Amino acid sequence: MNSKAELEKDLTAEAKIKAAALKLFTQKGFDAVKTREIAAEAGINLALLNYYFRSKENLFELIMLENMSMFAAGISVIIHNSATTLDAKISALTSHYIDILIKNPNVPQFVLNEMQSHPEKITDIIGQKINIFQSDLMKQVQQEMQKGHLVNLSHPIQYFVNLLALTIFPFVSRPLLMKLGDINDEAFAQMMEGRKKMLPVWLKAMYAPKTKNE
Amino acid sequence: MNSKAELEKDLTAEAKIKAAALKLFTQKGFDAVKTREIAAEAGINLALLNYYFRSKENLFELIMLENMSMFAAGISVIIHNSATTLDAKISALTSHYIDILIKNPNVPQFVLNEMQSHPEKITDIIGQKINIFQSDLMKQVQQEMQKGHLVNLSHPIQYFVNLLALTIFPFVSRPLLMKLGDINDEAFAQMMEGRKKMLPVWLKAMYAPKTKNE
DNA sequence: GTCTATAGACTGATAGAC
DNA sequence: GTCTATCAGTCTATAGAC
Repeated sequence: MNSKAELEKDLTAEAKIKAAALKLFTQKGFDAVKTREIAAEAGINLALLNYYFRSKENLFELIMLENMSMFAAGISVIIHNSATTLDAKISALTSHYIDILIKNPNVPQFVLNEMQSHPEKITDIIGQKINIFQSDLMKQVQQEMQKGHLVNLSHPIQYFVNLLALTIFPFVSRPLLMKLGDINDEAFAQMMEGRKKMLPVWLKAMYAPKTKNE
Repeated sequence: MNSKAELEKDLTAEAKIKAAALKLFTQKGFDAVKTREIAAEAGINLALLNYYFRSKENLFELIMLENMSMFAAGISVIIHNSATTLDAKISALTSHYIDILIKNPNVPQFVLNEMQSHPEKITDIIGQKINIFQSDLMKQVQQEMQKGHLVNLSHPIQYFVNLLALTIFPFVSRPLLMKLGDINDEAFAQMMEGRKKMLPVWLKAMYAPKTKNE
């Protein structure tokens, strides 16, 4: 029954709209995307969008929530786990994060941008879903700090900031890096793949006590 | 002649519009800001905006260019200087960058966002103004790499990425950090001030060869 | 469920008075 | 230079046919 043209498009209208909205919202942000554009991208009519989702804002919030959940799900499992070492958590976290980001390179910029325009909304969701301050990850960082195994660190939040910065920032500055380094999407993904190995090494070295006298 | 109400507002209409546009564009991005909103913020009429700047897009590009020039000016001087050491450049660069960013915390997110929607436009400007690859900074990084003084570094661009990430990312994730850490603008600025001292230390430690056998 | 047609509000820009 | 009033186009959302 499926024509060749529909081979890849065997989705309900609702799913097609969500896929189109996800793509466009993450690319351009809420205000830059018009409902007509989403409808066209989904290959359906404008009226159908409102039939399924009542309003543009409603559709947006749904997309945003699903997006954040996808990111939060894997991370939460890793950081709330008392059975793994700090080093193991960092390796798992950076590796997992980069894998998702390579597949969704526009999402970080999208989330950060929404965070700027509607801070309460987004930070609430992240705070609930991740709950970093009550995680085993944070506990272990504090323990290591007390033991003196992590130097040059005034507050555990700095550890967290630097981890996120080194992991996420290359993706939000992707257009610049691709231009300056004169590389394409594939080469960029490869470069990020290479960072997977390096991130735990760098993060450990940043706070490593000097070992001159050993 | 100036009334009390105008005490702080002794600016030409043109300057008031530019100030309002800068504030709103950096806060919300091009599409989210309406011309009527800029006019209201500037305390002038909508028609006057078009009288001075012909169009919204024109006004935007002007603001963007001035913004980028402000950032690029100081940086260019630092990285194109064969008389200073690599360490001195890093200290000057991070310190100078953070000072500007504390005063303009919304600008990085604004620039990154525009970079996403109009990559060619922004990356061209940055590439021209900064020209990182032909800088003395890059030459010195490559020299140090060849001498084996920088380990764990596959390509000099990674050095550059990590430098930018650790410097800029806290500002683009500012709303999240303020929420999670439960801090206000002043405390955030103080936290960034504290990072000024740490950034050169961290960046040096990341690539420092082990010194066990000394 | 899916479409066409259109209502109703908003947007960027301009004409023209002062 | 600065304003009021308004045009022409676009936007989201809905009414109503099938």
